Amino acid sequence: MVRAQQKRTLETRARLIAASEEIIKKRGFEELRVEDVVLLAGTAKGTFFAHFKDKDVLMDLIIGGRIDQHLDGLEALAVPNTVEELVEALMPLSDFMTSERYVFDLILRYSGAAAVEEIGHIAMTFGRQIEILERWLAKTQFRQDITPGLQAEGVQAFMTQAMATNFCALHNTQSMQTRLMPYLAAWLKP
Amino acid sequence: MVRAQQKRTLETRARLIAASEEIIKKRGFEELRVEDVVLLAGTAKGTFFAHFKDKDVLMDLIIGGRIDQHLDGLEALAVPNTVEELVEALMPLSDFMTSERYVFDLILRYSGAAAVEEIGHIAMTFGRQIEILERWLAKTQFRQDITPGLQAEGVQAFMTQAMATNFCALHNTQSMQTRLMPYLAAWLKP
Amino acid sequence: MVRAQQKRTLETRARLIAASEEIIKKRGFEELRVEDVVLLAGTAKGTFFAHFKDKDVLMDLIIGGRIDQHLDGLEALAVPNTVEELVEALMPLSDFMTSERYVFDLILRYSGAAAVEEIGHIAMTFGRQIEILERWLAKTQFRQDITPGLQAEGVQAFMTQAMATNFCALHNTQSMQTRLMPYLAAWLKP
Amino acid sequence: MVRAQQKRTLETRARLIAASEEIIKKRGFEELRVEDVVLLAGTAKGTFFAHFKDKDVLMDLIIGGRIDQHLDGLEALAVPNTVEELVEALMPLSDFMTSERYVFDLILRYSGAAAVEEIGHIAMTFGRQIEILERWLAKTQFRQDITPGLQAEGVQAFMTQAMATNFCALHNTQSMQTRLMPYLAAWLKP
DNA sequence: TATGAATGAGCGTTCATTCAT
DNA sequence: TATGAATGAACGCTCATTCAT
Repeated sequence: MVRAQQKRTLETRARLIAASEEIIKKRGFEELRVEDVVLLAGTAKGTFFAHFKDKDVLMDLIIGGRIDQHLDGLEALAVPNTVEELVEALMPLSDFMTSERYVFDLILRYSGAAAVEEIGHIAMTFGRQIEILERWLAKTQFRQDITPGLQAEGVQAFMTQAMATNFCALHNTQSMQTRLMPYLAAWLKP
Repeated sequence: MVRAQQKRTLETRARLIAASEEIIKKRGFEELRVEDVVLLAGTAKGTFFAHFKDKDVLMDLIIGGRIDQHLDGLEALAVPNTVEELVEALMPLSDFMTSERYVFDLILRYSGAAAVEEIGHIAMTFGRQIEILERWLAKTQFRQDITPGLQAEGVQAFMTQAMATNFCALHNTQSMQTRLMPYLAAWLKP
Repeated sequence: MVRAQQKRTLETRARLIAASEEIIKKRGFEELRVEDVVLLAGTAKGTFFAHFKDKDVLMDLIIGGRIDQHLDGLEALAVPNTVEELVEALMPLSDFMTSERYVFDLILRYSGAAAVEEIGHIAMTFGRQIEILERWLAKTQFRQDITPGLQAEGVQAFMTQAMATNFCALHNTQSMQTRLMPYLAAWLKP
Repeated sequence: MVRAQQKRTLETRARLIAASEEIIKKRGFEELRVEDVVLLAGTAKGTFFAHFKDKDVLMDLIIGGRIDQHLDGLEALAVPNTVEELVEALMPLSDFMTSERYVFDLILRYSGAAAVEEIGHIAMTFGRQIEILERWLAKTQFRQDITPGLQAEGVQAFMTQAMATNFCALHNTQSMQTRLMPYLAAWLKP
C-alpha cells in the first residue's frame, strides 16, 4: 500500500528529474524552464511544485548530484602526493562548477544554508568535499603545522577564488590550473 | 546652456542616487525597486535608465562607494603588525559585505567583469583591496617566501571563505573574527 | 458487519462535518479548504469526496442546517401581528445570511436548483421559509387583496433586497431593520 | 504630450475591451480568458493587468456597459402606463442579466460595493436603474401612498426575485413576464 | 534629457476533483 | 470505503527594460 504509493511518487519524481537532465544536456542549466520539464515528463505543472518547492530546489538537487558524482570520482583516485596531482584531481569538479556562470552563482548561493533544516544538496557537497580533502591531506606530507581540516578549508577557499577569476576578463587568460597552483603551493608547502 | 543642462542632469542623477540611498536605508538593498526610486526622486522611469544603463550599474555604484569608504578607512589605519590587528582592521568591511545575503551575492558576481571595459566600481574595489593588503604585507614580517601580492590574494580568498560561512547555519555560531583568524594565522605564518 | 461498516461510515461523515464546523468557527465559511477539513478529520482527501459529491454539497448541508435552525426558531414564535414584529422575527436569519459575503452569494446561488433532483438543503429552506411566512400572513390582517403566498414571496424579495444592500457601502449605514421596514410596510399595508 | 500619451493609453485600453467583446460574442462571458484577450488585442499580459486590476474589473466594465445600453434604451421609451408595459420595457434588460448564470452571479456580487471608492460600473447601473424607475413612477398613477423611490426599489427587488427563479427548475417553466407580473401588479396597485 | 505606457517571459499558485490501488 | 498522489486550467504577478513621443 504505502510502498506502492511511494513507488508511484518516486517514479514521477524520477521522470521529472530525467526530463530536467535531458533539457539541461541539450540546452544547459540556465535554459531550463519548468514548463518544458513538465511537458517532457508528461506531468501537470502542479505535480512539479508538489515535488519541488520551487525551481531552485530542483536545481540544487541536480547540481548537487553532479558535484557528488565528481566527489565519487575523487574518492576513487589514489591520494595525490603533490600539489600538481591535487590540482589535477580537482579539475573535473572545477570545470563543472564553472561550466556556466549561472551554475557557479547558484552553487555559491546554495553553498550555505540559512537554517540547518534548509541545508540542501549543494551545501552537503561542500561539507563532503572538505572531508575528502581532509582525508587526503591527513595522509600527505604537505604541511604538519596545521590540521588537515584547516588545510582542506584553505584548498576550498583558493579553489573558489580561482573559479571566480575564471569569469573575470583580467584573469581568465590563464588556465584554472595555472591560477590555482601558486595558491596551493604556497598554502600547502611544508 | 550646456552648463545649465549639465547642472540639471547632475541634479537629477543626484536625486536618483539620494532616493536610492533613502530606500536602502529603510528597506535594504534587496528591496530596492526602480519604481520606488523614481517615485521618490520625482522622475520618470525612463529617466532612470537614461542615467544608469541598468539597475545593476546603480547597485555597483552604491555598493562600490560603500566599499571604497571602508577602504579609505583601512588606508587611514596604521599598518597592522599582527594577524589579530589585520583581522580587526578588516571587520568593518566584512560586516558591510555580509550585511545582506543579496549584497554578498552581488559583490561576488561583480567582483570580476566579463569584459575589461565593463569593470565597475565593485571590481575596482577588489583590485584596490589587494593593493592595500599588498602594501601592508610588504611592510610586515609575516611571510617572506612568497610575494606580498600572493599573500594579499590569499587574505582575500580566506575573507571570502569566512564571509560565505557567515550565511551558513552550520558555522555562523562563531564570529567572523574567530572564523577568519585561523586561516590567516596559517596563511601568513612566517 | 454491514451495521459495523455503516457505523464507521457515519462516524467518518460526522468527523468530516465536525471538522468543517470547527474550521468555519475559527476562520469563516470562505476560508474552508477541503485539505484542512480532511487533515483535521484525519481522513484522506478521497474520503471526503466519497461522502460529499463536491465541496458545495457540504456547504449546502451546513449552511442549510444553520438556516433550518433559524426557521425552527421562527416556528417557535407567536405569529407576528405587526410589521415591526415581523421584521424583528426575521433578524436572526438575516444576520446569519449576511454574516459573510461568501455565504450570502452561495445562498443566492443555491436558492434555486437547475434541476429538480438537485434541490439541496438551501433551496429547501427557501421553500420552507415561504411556507412559514405564508402561514403567518394567512392569520394576519395585513392585506386581503392578494394571497398569503404572494405576500410571502414579496417579503422574501424585500428581505433579499435589504440584505444585498447590507454589503453596499452606500446603504449599510442604516440597520437592516431600518432598511427592511419601509418595504414591508408598503408591501403589506392593507 | 500628456494628450498624446493618454491617447495611446486609451487606444490600448480600447483594443483590450474590443478583443474581450469579440470573444464574449463568440464564446460567452464565462469562457473569456485573459490569455485570449491579450492575444487577440496584440498586447502583453502585463499590459492587461496595468489597465485592469484583475479580470473581474474588466467584466464589471463590460457588463456594466451592456446594462447601461439597456438603460439608455429604457430612457428612450415613453413612460409606461400599465404594469404590462412596465414589465415589457424591463424584459430586454432582464434577458441580458439572465443570459448566463455566470453573468447573473457576477452582477449580484458586484451590485453593491464594500467601499464607496470601490463602486464599479455594475453598482452604478443599479443606482441608475432606480432613478429611471423613480422618474417613471413619479409620472404614473400607480400608487400615491408611497414615494416613487420606494416603489422603484420594490420593482428592482421583484425583478431580482423573478430573475433568480429563472435559474430554478421549480419556476422557470413560466416566462419571466408571467413571473414578474403578479409581483408588480400587487406592488404597484393603487 | 525626460516621459511613462508597454513589454514579456516565466514563475508560482490555487484547490477542487479524479482515479488507480 | 479509504487512500493521497496527480491533475490542470487559468490567474496573477513580477519588475527590469524598451521605445515612441
